[in-house]
Amino acid sequence: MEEFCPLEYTLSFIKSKWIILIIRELSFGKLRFNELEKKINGISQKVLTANLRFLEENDLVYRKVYPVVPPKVEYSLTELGKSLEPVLKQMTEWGIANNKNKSS
Amino acid sequence: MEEFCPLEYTLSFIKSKWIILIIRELSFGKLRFNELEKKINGISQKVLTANLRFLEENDLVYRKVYPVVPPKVEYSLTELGKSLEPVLKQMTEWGIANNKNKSS
DNA sequence: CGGGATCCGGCTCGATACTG
DNA sequence: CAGTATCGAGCCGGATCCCG
Repeated sequence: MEEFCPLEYTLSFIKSKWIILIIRELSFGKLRFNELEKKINGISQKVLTANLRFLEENDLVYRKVYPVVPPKVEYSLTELGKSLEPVLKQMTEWGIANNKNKSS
Repeated sequence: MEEFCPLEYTLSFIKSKWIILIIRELSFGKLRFNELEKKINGISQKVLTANLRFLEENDLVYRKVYPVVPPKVEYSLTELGKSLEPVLKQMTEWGIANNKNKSS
């Protein structure tokens, strides 16, 4: 029988680093597909799409489609998505605290 | 020119979920290779080895080899590794807070 | 503009066998 | 016990083309 493991549960949401980076960008406000693609360095359209789908399915991100031409889609964090911000903050703080390049 | 990004810096250490799970197990104390293999469900020996190497190279884990027969190797967290515990704790807390199975 | 569909190379990973 | 070596499958991700 499998016990519930909070850490593994959290990790199941944070499948890849892209998930984290997307959430970070969206934590500053809603963004369109193109904007996300530009802000997240190195992500391909395919991977961005897949990750956004995943985030949407897991209720971390809300996808709002405007029925206009040209198409317009906005992504924003759900409440659940926002609740991950303390985790990101903790990770960011660790990065700052342990950055070896800061005084070079 | 690339700016320093604390979040991406942290993510560069947390390459896979295995990294997190290994650190979690070692946060309870030093462990041998076999013990880690048993405690971390689903990890293969090869992947465990690779992740331990990575952790060692990045100074998150200390590898102590006892020159005995049969071989004995103990892994433990370095100070840097221990400093990641708040991140794990934050992730664990999120898992607890958002666990949908808890009252089923 | 925001994707979906497809092709395809590379790397990851699991399984197995072997070693000091 | 604690790995290394090898092989092979599978998935990930990039590039490209296409569509509403």
